[in-house]
Amino acid sequence: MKVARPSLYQQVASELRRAIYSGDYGPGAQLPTEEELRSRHGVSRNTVRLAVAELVNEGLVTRAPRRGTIVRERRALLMHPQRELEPQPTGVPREAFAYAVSQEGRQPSQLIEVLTVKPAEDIASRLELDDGKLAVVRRRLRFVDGQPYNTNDSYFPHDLVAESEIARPGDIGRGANRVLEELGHAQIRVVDDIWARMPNQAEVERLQLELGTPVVVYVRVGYDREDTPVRVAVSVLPADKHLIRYELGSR
Amino acid sequence: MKVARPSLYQQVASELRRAIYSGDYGPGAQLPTEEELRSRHGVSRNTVRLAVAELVNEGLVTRAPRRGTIVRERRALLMHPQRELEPQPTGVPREAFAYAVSQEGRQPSQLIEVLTVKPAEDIASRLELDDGKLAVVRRRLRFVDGQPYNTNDSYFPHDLVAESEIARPGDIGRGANRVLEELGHAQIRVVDDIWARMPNQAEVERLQLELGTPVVVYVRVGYDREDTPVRVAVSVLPADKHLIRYELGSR
DNA sequence: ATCATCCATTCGTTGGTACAAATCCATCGA
DNA sequence: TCGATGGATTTGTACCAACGAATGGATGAT
Repeated sequence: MKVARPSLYQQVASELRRAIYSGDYGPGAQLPTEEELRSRHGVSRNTVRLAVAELVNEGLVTRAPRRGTIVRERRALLMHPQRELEPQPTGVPREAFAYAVSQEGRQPSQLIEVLTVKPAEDIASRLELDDGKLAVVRRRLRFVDGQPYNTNDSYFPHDLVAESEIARPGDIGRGANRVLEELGHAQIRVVDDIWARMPNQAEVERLQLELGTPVVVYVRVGYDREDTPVRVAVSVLPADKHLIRYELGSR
Repeated sequence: MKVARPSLYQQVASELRRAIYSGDYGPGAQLPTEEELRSRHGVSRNTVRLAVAELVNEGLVTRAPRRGTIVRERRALLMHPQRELEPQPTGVPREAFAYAVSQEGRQPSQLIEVLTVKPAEDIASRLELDDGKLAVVRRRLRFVDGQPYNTNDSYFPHDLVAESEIARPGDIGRGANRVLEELGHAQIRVVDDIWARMPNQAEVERLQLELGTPVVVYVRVGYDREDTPVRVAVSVLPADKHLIRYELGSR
């Protein structure tokens, strides 16, 4: 059996990884500078940078000029997707995201953009829209304590919501689901699809993602009593900030 | 407002990204060689490699000597976590993963390792194990059509399963959940936690992951009628091969 | 005391070179 | 016909050099 000699940069990367996982460098700690690592391992600066690039891609560290290479820390916000189907707590009815965030003592806010569009193929098919039919989309960029947190684009059949509050710009304090109810199309069943991938350029900018942060894509299709899709919500969740929880079965 | 000039390698990366997304290079297609890109954009090979490295980290392409840079294709296998709680289809009772895979006309297989261990802190706390209590873990590496597909490590309280089939090596054709039932500790409620991150080195090797592939971590804690945790299952799912689906609400 | 400025440090980008490793494919030999 | 061999191509690793950009912290001015 041939044992491949790991390349130099792999060796350096392994050593750094070990040091981080073993706690030699805790969250917030600065790794040795590139120059330091270069002389310590007796390799070129390029090789050091290759090694550190690995850790960046793994989401372990961040780099910035003069600040150095810093070990990241992460803390996730819990999401309970199924609670949106349950009756809201008594008192002020509240949109689900805002409610969850304020529960944790943090400050939610959002930017909303409302458009009428010809939806992309996958959205149209999930909404079961015929050929050229339009959809109203509420594109939201949500913030927690002023930092971009996630995006949520909700698509509704244009025919259904054109005359409602949903098609008009601005916040809907009580949540779009409440409006759907009032229109006689309450969601009584949902299908959630969850997967993950690396973000594209636009997402990196919009969500101010650091390198090495995957995103979880979370698509919820809501159906009314006639089993007609009335809402397709596409959320893009930076993986280091979100934990999705489902509770199934009887209590 | 200052408009930062994107660096050269960013420009090259953007151009390649655009070409891929627009379909100029479909899945399986080979991008121009580094030499070709170098002369076409009038930059150094270093710069070209930096650009392509971005696409690799985004999971868009793979590289190999002589094969070139190839556009990846992905096709996900659908998972229905909640089906494990429903009564199995009539006929041969079957472990959930094997059943789902064979349903798609593909060939499941797995390697199982059964150990009695002192579980890590997070597992112990989910299992609500006191201090030094042990757990039995069934570590599985699962394959589809001979390719590594995902891992599933299931932890059980040692006191509960020590005398059962679960603590013995080898396959349990009917699934561990069935054995728990027979022990009088059927799971009647589960809590699923889902998040994503970049894989660590061990996972890259074990699952033969390509660069730029995040993993979805999927943790299910199962409780019996007394609301005692009886099973903690930790699955690591390569993101490009898995789609998780939940269906909630009334039909 | 407070604020603006400057400098040194550290990572970021880009150029270059050389050789190694992997593998496709054509060619040759049995 | 089929398998072994070897050459050419393409990416992988490693080194060096130079300058750009960002910023923490010291210094100096008000």
